[in-house]
Amino acid sequence: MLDPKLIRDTPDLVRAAIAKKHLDVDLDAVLAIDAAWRALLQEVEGLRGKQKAANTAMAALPKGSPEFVAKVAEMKAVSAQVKEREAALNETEAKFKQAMLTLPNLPHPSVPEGRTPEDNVVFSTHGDVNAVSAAAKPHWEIPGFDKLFDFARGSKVTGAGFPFYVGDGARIVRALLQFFLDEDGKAGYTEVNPPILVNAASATATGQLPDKEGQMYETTPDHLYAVPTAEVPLTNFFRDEIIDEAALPVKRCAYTPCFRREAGSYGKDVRGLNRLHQFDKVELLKWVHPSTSYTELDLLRDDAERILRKLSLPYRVLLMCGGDLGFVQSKKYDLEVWSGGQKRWLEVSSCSCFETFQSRRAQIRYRPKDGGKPELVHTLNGSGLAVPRVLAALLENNLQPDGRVKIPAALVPYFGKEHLTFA
RNA sequence: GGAGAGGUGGCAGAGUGGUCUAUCGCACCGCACUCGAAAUGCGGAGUGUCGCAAGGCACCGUGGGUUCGAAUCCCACCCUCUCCGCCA
Repeated sequence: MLDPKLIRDTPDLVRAAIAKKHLDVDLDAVLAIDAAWRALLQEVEGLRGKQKAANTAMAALPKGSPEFVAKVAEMKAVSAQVKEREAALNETEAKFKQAMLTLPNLPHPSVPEGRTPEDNVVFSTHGDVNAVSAAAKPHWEIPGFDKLFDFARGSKVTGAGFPFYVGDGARIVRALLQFFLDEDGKAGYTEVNPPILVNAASATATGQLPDKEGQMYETTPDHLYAVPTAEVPLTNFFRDEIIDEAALPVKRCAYTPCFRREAGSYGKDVRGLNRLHQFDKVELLKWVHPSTSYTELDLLRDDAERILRKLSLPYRVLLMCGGDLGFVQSKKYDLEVWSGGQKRWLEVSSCSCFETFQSRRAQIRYRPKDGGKPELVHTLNGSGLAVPRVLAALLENNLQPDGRVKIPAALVPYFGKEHLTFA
């Protein structure tokens, strides 16, 4: 959610910023509701002031006195008026809040112009793409793949996009997760094991609701949502709380399975491990002082990159353009790993700054050192990292002529042996 | 799931229809005393929102209701604790 003062005071700046995201938003309609709300507020407050004054006067009068009775009659009319005007106020306020939720976060000035994914800027490239054998094949074509990553049985038991991981398949997932968590711990992130079902208030605070309602699995009869990312429970940890400025930045990481319905993306990049309804991911999260957020974003991105470097996987970093930025982000980098078998880049991490967009919805603030009024923190997050696509690249890039997959040195202590075998 | 108790400011804890503008205490900040500190004394201090400002209004778990007037009475829901049941 944006600062209401910002849209009131500088509507043209807000309009221009939204235009950079290429979203169609009727800001004037929002401003009109805001004006109506403020007019009603003044009216109701005046009436309530009258009531309070009468209340004080009546407290000093004898209960049955003629003056008292006359006051009661007089205030009955005011009371009815308050009820009527208050109902209008509440209705307008609800409309205003609803309208505010439809406004996207504003992009940072450093975000490049652009409309589509093709307009994203390649920020940096690491490792040698050509070092991967030209004969590499897509991971789903590797002999024995179906034994370790059993999609057929997953479909039978649950549905498409819910594979079983078996033997070395299960083991490599566990090794990657533990490696990720250990690396994130070394980088100063405190490990958290959060709930993976969240309520509607939490999903609203991080921006999944109401914008992406259909993308989450919802449970009945309790109406809880299966988390699409650990970002949701992690960010909400501090919902409605005030943090000491001295504690900033707060850095946390969490592993959770992630559940995504991926409605509308059927048939697109869905082969093998590329896009699943359930997958494993470690998420990095920071709550920071507003003056440091973009420095912290660079550091967070580097924390995610370091893991890819340790796994010796070629990757590149994209700086997302305005049109591909997303609703809630003010700036975003995507990390893409080179998939030597598919001959394409796979997104394995998305590192974003939200400024106060989430913290305003979630009411997460810090108490300034000088004892002043609480201020909203900035929130940042990024994957560190998502397992299936890292795994896809690993399988493809490291497949040897003998049919085994060479495990990167950094991962060997976790995996327990130097090769993964499909036999 | 059943029965009972309870949710009030950072913490603790009064308040059962009208100066509640929410008592007292602890912790906190400032000042005084002190070489400095402790102790003591005096003063300050919640959150949100509207307003250029003066100031106003709201907030006692959440949402409704009764009333001229609700922290207080009524209804529903949420959460916490105790006991019972079930259970990894």
